[in-house]
Amino acid sequence: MLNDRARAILAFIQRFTRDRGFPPTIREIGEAFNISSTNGVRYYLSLLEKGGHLKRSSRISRGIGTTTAGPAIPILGRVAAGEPILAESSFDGALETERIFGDPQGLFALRVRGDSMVDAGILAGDYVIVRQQETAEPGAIVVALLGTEATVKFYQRRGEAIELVPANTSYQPIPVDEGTEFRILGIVKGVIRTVGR
Amino acid sequence: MLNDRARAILAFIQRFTRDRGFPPTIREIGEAFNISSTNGVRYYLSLLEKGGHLKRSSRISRGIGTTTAGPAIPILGRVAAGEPILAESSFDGALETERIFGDPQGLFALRVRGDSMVDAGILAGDYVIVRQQETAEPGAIVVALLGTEATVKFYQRRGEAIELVPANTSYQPIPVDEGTEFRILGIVKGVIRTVGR
DNA sequence: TGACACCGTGCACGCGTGTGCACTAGGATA
DNA sequence: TATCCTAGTGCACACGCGTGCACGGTGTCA
Repeated sequence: MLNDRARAILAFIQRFTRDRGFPPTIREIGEAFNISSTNGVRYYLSLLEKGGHLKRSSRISRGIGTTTAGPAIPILGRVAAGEPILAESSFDGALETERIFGDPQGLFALRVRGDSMVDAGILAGDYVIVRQQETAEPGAIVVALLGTEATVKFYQRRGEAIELVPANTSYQPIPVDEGTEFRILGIVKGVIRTVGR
Repeated sequence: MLNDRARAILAFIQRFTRDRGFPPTIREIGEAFNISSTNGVRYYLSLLEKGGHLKRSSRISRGIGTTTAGPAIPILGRVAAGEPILAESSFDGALETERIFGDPQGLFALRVRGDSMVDAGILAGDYVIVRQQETAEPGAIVVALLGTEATVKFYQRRGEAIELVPANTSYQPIPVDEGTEFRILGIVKGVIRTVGR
């Protein structure tokens, strides 16, 4: 449906918009693709617009809205039998990391190594979304620095003592005593995993 | 450092940019806030720019780059002992749903009910990210419609017969025989979970 | 070989928009 | 009382940038 050059131009617009914060002008696109005439570019823009990849606002400078910019993943509420699956009626919102995990300020992600948290549904290779903070409530899943190693564990108190408890019966809780170099890096707010290849 | 009105204007610019795909002009901002003079707006813009909330490109239409637009979640590679945790050096990319799960076209998310997949690290309340398709390889985790109910299970073949296998020893595999109304909605490509409140 | 899409070039026109300069009016400060 | 800072108003200017119109090479398909 779209040829390579149209696709490249779409990608250019998206990258430009992400990098600079505003869309390019027709002439800027032309410059990037060695199209000296504005109408050469307009040809592609109208193509892309017909294909639904862009939404242009006429007579407006840089009025190229990239619809594909944040094409969020729809969350389906009910899935009824006969209904076409991506029907409007079953939408339940959109999945945007920002909306789920809140303000990304102070958040970071970490790839999990090892299987010490499998019983909490955190597998090796998963990304944990972590809110950076130095303290934690008992029972929270924390990312902690033990010596030089970052580890993901339940944070527990046993009287005065702190314990890092794995969620895997074949591992032992790790007591944190005076001598240990220990620091909470943050608490786990979410998990993201890709499955299959 | 910033007063309420400046903050509101920043929020307006961000919302406008997200909704329309391009930033507002000075005059559009003025209209929204009943500031009839362009210089009234410019006063705030220069404030915001000094505060590092905006990056303006002079002499460019709609040249208001919202730096806070896509503050993606950084993925940390190594976490060393002494190092400040959000240091540039430990960055390993950014977490964008698009980059992780690929083209959102044909993707949807579904909230998981029940604990039939806990041993695969899929808990009740998790969102599964599903690529819409009608077929699946044996061994894949699929979302299938059984009668009127959508369910998440392993897809298996036993000879000619199809089986939907849960990942929880206290559940039995569900045989899919001729009579059953059965349809694959898609295959699970990922899992997203929020933990703690 | 004529017609018609595809992919451009070139240019003038004119609204869209950022910028500079001059002024104002209330409140805080000294 | 004089002097700033804050938060605007108003206007003219000039470049930024989309649009319309006309025209020109390539295919390719009947």
